[in-house]
Amino acid sequence: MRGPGFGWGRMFRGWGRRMTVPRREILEVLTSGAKHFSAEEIYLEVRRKYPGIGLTTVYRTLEILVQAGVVSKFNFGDGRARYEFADTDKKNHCHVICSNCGRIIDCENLSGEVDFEGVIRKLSKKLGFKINGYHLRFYGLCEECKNK
Amino acid sequence: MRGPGFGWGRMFRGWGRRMTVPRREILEVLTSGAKHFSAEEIYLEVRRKYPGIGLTTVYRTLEILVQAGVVSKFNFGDGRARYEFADTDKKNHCHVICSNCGRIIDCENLSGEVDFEGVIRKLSKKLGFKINGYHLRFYGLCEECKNK
DNA sequence: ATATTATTGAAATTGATTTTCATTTTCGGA
DNA sequence: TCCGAAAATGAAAATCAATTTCAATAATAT
Repeated sequence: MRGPGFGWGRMFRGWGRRMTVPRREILEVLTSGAKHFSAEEIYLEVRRKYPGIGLTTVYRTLEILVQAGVVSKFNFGDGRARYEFADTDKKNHCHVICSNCGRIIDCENLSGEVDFEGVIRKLSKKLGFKINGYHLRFYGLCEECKNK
Repeated sequence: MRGPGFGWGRMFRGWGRRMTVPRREILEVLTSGAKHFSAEEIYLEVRRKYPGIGLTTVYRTLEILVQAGVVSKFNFGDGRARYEFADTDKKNHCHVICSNCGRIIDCENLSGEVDFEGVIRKLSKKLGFKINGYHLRFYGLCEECKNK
């Protein structure tokens, strides 16, 4: 798991980009357990340790990281994008979203019960796509909301 | 399949709402094969037959229909919402999205190869959620884009 | 240490969507 | 059939997440 001290510099320079303090701080937040944070939430979190950061920089950095596949971006329908570190250990986990309060919960990787690879092979052949990823999400009411 | 002539009036009055020409025209477009249309695309299509329609009305009507479960709303990450008629025959079909050009294709209902109900029961029990829906989407390159 | 240039922060701008408000339309009741 | 209450409309105004612009700053190769 990449965390504090990881060679982010090498990663950026590998992309032909520079390592900067804002970028490092953003990655710190992303790898410190932040889940499904909006850009603004990430900004607010980073700002606590690095007050000079700009929201624009957060957006730009996130976009770079998404393009590079280091961060995953989700749209759950509430008007703002959600980001999370694309942790290899948790690759292809799914989400459960409460339709009422908007809470988002990670659930385990379902590869054990669903043959995604098989489905992907079938669809690829049938539709002519080269599929390289998938996303499964469930909607419903969370424990709190369903008891209201 | 609900289409031209269906008793939309009864449906709306059942919700305590009124049947209006704009609402009927929007439903006409939605039930005429329109897939993954944005609000603006629906507006442009409706306008061809009913030039006085307003974009605002399209948004409002779509929201009413989404809340009622008659229309499904998707966010595929391109900044605008997509809508489609929630056809019972096609319930829970999945989507395949081209990461390059943005093309969205319906794929068949995968209930035959994936035990969604079983997964839902397991997650419901484990997370305390009352899950009532799911959405599976695949990302990759479409036939055209992968050959570039 | 210096020069080049990538990157930054914040103001300005954009675009999808929502709110506001005067006007129009719907439809139940007489 | 007509009327009135109020739902619904269309378009201008407003909102908000995100992007662009630009002067200033920071990174880093030499």
